[in-house]
Amino acid sequence: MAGDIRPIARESTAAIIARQLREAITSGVLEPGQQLGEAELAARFQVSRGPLREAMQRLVSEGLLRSERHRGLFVIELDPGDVYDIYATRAAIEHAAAVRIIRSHHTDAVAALEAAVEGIREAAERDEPRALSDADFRFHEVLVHESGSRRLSRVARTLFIETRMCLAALQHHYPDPASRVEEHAAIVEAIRHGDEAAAQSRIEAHMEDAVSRLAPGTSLRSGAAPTLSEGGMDIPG
Amino acid sequence: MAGDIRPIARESTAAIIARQLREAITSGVLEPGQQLGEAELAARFQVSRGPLREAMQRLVSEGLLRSERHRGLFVIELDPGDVYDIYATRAAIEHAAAVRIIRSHHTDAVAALEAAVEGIREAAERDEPRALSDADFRFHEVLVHESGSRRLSRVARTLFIETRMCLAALQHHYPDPASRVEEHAAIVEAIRHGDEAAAQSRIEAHMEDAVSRLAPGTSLRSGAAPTLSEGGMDIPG
DNA sequence: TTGACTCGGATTGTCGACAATCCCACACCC
DNA sequence: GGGTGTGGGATTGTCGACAATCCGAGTCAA
Repeated sequence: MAGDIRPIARESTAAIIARQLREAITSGVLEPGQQLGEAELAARFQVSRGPLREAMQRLVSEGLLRSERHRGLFVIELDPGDVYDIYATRAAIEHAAAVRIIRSHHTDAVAALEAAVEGIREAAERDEPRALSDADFRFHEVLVHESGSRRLSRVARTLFIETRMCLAALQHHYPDPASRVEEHAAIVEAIRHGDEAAAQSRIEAHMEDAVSRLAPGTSLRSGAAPTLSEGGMDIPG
Repeated sequence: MAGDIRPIARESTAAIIARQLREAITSGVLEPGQQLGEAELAARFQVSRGPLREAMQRLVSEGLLRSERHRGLFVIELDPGDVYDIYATRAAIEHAAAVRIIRSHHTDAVAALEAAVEGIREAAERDEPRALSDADFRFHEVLVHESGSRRLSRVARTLFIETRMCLAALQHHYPDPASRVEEHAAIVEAIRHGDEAAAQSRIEAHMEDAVSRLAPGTSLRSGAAPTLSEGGMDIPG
């Protein structure tokens, strides 16, 4: 597996830029609401505006950037309603991933998840907040990835980025490391036992936890988000 | 509500092209696997390659187009595994939408859903397959839309397009109109009664039905899709 | 006949420049 | 003083052309 050969022609320029931009947005270098000037960015990446615009378009369609015609591109701003929406949608996606793993009887997936939990445990013991956060994210990535669903993975990618934005932008209390390990382990436990209902409730509880820290006062179980999201799907007719 | 004023500056050119392209893909004008030449399309749309490429990028990130570097852009091809994946993901999304409607106690949403079911019933009685299909889609659009979730809507949009691709590309037996009305009505019924479990199982059964018609031999409950999807999320580290 | 090599055509990737549009500030009139 | 109209400046939207890359046909030698 070492020195694995990969296609020589790697990513397209637009893809590279898009990735770096995503990184910048999640890390908080690009603040929510900030305008992104094409000329400035093009100069910084040392490319023309063409590839850069393509990367932008991609991020816009992913929902990370907001485009105002003849005005410019802006990093999206997340209100409490968005935080709720992100975590509620994540709960749905990750629940679906868990169900698929359960129904496919993939022991490999369970093993991978247990390894991910172990990673969280180690990071918790080392008491490194950054490593702990990374391990946490990695668990959820593994969960979705092991579902084997291309579309769940595709959806989750954007949601994870948005989650990182939440963490970077909002003040929040870090959860107790021990309970963090516990919650994830409980999810894996439910999956291993093939208990779909338990998996659902534990994933929802896990997300509920996060929302309560990030946006106190809103709850996944309470129903509608405080701010009704506009700009939803247009329904013709 | 009549003569509603809308922003004069409408969609961007790239958005218009993207929409038309989506339409062409779903209607089967652009066949799966077909290569899309930039120059040719640009000439057809009477625009430069710039805006056209932006539209393409958008469709690529939505997963409708597949980009091969220095080769070109191709309409994605759907194998039975994809059909399974699409409907399983839809089940997850629409289940989540139903749950949100239930927990928010939105009577408006239930009313909208009942209207949508009525639309299906009318189309079924008029015995117009096209109208029936449209009404069917509209029901699911309403379901997701009424959840009030921007992200569920965003995800569902692509999934609905992919569903249309399935219907256009694959041979399939049309369902009995009566049972079609029945299945949708049952879902609404579960939502009105606030029965999350019933909503879930009925939505899953509904999708199961569709999959069994489109890709016989694969089942939502059987676990893994016949062909494991490649190109899932890359997990770093 | 098979294999490798080369050349040509076609397509995509990238760039710089021009045109259209918008926002803001300032002067102007009622 | 409040509202209106008009300029400047800056940004985005669009275009055509050039460069890089790839695929396939054709050629030649073993």
